[in-house]
Amino acid sequence: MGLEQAKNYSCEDVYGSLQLFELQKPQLEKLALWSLFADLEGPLIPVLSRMERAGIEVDMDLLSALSAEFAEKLEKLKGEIYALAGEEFNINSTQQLGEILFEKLKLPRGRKTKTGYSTDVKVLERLAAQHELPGLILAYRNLAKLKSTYIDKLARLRHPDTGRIHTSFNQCGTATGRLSSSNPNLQNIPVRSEEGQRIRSAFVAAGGCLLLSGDYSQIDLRVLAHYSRDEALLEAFRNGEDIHRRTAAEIFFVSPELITPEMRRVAKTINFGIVYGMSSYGLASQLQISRKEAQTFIDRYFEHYAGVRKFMEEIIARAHEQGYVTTLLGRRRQLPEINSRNRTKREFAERTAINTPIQGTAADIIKLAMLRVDRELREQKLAARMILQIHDELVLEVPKKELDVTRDLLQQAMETVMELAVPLSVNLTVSQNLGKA
DNA sequence: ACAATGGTCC
DNA sequence: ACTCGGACCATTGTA
Repeated sequence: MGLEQAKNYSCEDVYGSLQLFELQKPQLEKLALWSLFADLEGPLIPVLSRMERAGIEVDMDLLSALSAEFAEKLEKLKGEIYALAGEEFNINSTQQLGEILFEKLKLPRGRKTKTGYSTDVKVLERLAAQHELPGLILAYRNLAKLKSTYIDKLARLRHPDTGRIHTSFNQCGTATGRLSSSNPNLQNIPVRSEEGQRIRSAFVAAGGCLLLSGDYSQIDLRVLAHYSRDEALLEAFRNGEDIHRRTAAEIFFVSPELITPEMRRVAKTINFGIVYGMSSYGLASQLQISRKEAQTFIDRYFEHYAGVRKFMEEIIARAHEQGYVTTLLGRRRQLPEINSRNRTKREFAERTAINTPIQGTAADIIKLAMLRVDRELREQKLAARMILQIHDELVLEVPKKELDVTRDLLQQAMETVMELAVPLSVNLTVSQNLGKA
């Protein structure tokens, strides 16, 4: 492209942006959204831009080795699957898989989908007790997913000049105010499985640097405590308690020391479910218990955290009146179906009315923290730089010499950026790579 | 090109 | 019949 063309093109972009600005400023002011833009979202733009351009280093040798290893294991699994099925078929096709499992092998069919048999992980796990094949399918899917979505995709997106991976952070794509990440999505890099951890290990710090990450502890539930001013929730966080353990103690009527891992797991599911506006039905299917048992847990939860119930009722009532909900910084989400006569639609909107102020406020908080971290890093002339945001977590690439000062800076910035009715708590991790070990 | 299904993260 | 909030992406199979 010639200079003349480049000039016209870029000036048109600038002019168009200015016109949009002048059009939208009064609209934002009318909705009391101007300061959200002027003080948060606007200033965040250059921060995100710097993060995108910084990118993150990936150990391509490790990634290639993983790719080869996974390919080999997949070939082997494929052979075993064909042998067990008695024929070759496309394992990736849910349709063909369903025919093998439920027609040829006559395994008991579970749920069905719009188009046929469901073959999702829940169904296959149940079937695994009766036949060898479903377990192999699960193993195959696990590896195939990691290989295609993460390993091979990352290799293709490595920038030829920087040798690093440069995601795109979308600032205005979500309904709640969260960021999203694409090409590649670096906000859903595997973390739970062991193979996932090996992929994470390929995300490494640059030479002479370490990765420093700070993640908010239970930010959603702390925001809920702030909104609801529920006494028990406030007390738990002010005392630095393990909130899932505390919830377990309350719903099982057992003292906290006697909580088993299983009881804690149930309580954790409930705590998450609460934030999502979960029903007894949802909890039952999640925990594989009866609806009645689920309802008992929920009843006990609200008995203990009575302020939470009140908050939920009030936020739903307000959503019905106003037709929208807002976050602590005034971010706003319209809920056009909140007064729908269709029960399913209306109830969905009601769950959204509960979840959005919580998730959205958490997003407000970490965005504010990003502004502060970026500003302080530059003010203090540090070479450390923010490279990732994963909803409740910030990842920095830090020269080893700057580690001590940056550690304090990050924790301080994240914990004090907003004052809630409960303290914000941040856990720091320093590592050579994003993996666990 | 698009819907359906399935799966990864917070 | 309902199935818990917010995202992105791969693959199959049909259009």
